[in-house]
Amino acid sequence: MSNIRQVATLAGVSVATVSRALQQPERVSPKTRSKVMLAVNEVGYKPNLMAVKFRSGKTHNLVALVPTVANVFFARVISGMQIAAAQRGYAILLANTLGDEDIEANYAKMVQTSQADGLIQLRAHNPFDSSINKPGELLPMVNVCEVMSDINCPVVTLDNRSAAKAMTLHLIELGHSRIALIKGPQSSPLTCERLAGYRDALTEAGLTFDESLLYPGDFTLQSGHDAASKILANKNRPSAVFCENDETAIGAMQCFKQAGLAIPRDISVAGFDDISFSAFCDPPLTTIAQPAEEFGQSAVSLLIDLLEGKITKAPKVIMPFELIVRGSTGPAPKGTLA
Amino acid sequence: MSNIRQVATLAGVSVATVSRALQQPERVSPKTRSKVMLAVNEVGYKPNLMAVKFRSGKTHNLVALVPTVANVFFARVISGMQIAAAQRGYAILLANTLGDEDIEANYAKMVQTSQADGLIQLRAHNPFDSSINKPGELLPMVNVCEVMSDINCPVVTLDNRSAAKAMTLHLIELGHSRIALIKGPQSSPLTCERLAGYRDALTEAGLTFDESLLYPGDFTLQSGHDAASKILANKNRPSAVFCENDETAIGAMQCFKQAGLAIPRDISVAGFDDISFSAFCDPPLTTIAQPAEEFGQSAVSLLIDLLEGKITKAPKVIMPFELIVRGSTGPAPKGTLA
DNA sequence: CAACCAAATGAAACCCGTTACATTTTAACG
DNA sequence: CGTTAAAATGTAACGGGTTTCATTTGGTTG
Repeated sequence: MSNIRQVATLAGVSVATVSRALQQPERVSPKTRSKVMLAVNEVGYKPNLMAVKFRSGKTHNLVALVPTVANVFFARVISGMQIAAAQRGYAILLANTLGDEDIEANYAKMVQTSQADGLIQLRAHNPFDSSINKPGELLPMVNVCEVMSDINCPVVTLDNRSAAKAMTLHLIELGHSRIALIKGPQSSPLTCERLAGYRDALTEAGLTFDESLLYPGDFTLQSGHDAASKILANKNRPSAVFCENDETAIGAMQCFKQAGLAIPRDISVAGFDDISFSAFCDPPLTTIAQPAEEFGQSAVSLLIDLLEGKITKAPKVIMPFELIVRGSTGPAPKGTLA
Repeated sequence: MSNIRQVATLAGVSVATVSRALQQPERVSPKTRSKVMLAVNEVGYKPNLMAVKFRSGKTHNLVALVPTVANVFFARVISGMQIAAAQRGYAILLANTLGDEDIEANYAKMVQTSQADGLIQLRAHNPFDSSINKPGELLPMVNVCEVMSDINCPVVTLDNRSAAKAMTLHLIELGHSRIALIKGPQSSPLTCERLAGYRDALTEAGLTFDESLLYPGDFTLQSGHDAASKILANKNRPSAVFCENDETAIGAMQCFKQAGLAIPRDISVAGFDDISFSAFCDPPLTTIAQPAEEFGQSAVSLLIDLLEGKITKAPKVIMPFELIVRGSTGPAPKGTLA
């Protein structure tokens, strides 16, 4: 690999001049500039940006901590992060953590060892070890989707509670009074928020909250299927199921259909996220649309602002949601209540 | 940020000793080691790995050029890359190129400017500019899925032609003689390989190849839906549709069902990839399973071997495929042939 | 106790850009 | 033509590790 000194020698100038010719062409005379350019092309010089980054102390790398890229919604968020990062001259180091805290910590360490400037995560968990603590200063981190209660950290999210409430009210307005909820991973505050919204709606409508209508899930297709089969086994079967994400809903729908139920005639199913597949299910899924790509973009933008000292407070950006009513929800069946 | 000199001063030793105490503890006396460790903890020293990488000339970063992370199959491949990279101490710089050659070139430049050691791509296209050409030497690149004809480059793929042939034969065995093919992006050699396999099967079975049964697609749900509506408009409608990926198949199935057709009674649909959603469609999709995660792992492993000089030839790794027969394909309807 | 070898440690070069500061060249004007 | 300011260019330090080579320390042996 050629370096700047070879170029300087070949062009018969100093390294400083070469550097200037490349960085601030107006600072060198046209004659010198062309001499330098000639030499650059001759040896095929490409500056070693590792040296630049090392020197400047800025890597222009951002770590993205994602539980699993296989999740379609997360993939959309990542896509948004990518685009915003590229626009501002940053690269995304993707960390597929699979929920493993060791892996998380390993990637977080990249920030502490100057391999990355900051970190974006889709989980509510502080991945840094204590050594990074600077009281009063914000961590070089932004949260997406999940809000952390214990740490003051910029966050881009949506009002999950209101969204879940809106969806539940939609089901109630259709006449459903026994509405099951298939939850997300226990560790996720999101799950609680959506549960809270679900309860809000029940309360507002004067319906009783029945703990036995809550089913565990983990945002996968399979977990939706499993929960659905438990729902089918419920003696006093609910007439509607609200799933905390679309994958779960799609998994649940399959189970119901296999059991011979018609959706939404026999049972209504609703999801959350509006992933691309939701519009292409049978029936198409009623869901809450989130601006996933914008989540990613906004988070990156916020993080870079933070890193570049443009913000010192931790903002909380709330993105809008939209209730998308499709064919998977319909009026409650008459007289099916036990 | 503390540096190694501060630690050395505090511990009362030289920087070389600190370095050794951390890298090769057995090379320093126990007494010194503990002095150093004490100092390290005292100032919270974390080595600047950017400096190390700069010095060593190895970044231990790999660029992954992906047309779109939103594609579920690609997401699985990325996941595999991640895992293998982490195991060998490398990080993945994710490049969501959206098919844009400028973006591609930009990320490829990271290799040429020493920001990454190598590159993995899911496309058949040389992203490097000419300046990297070293005749006789392999480029620091590995291809996944797509094979490049013009460049000698290690590749991890599967026998797409045989797989497409196997699927087409499956449909033929079910009695289908008019089988439509919804293709992938034109730019992708994959598309041609699968088309070739499809033709192979027709030829072998003595069926005529009908150009009017080929429909364009781009691997998205929507393109499958669009192609399906064109198929419905075909006066001499085929009784089976082979889609070059699962998204396309799922999109097509929805269109057929909306038009009142029953799958597979009225029309059979087959896909390719076996993404998670395929097992949860209605009906579950017959498809070709590819070991996506292994693709990613194998590619990373190959690239690292290449970078570390462990291989000098460009191997071609062919992964196995499996025909997964589910409910979306069935016997051809009797007497529907015009 | 001298001699010698191994182990431990230190000094300084090195990687490759950027940039502050110093110096030289050029241009302008009296 | 001399003076002066501005423009152009050069010199060298710097960033933070690793590593080579030299030196010191320690222990062993005759």
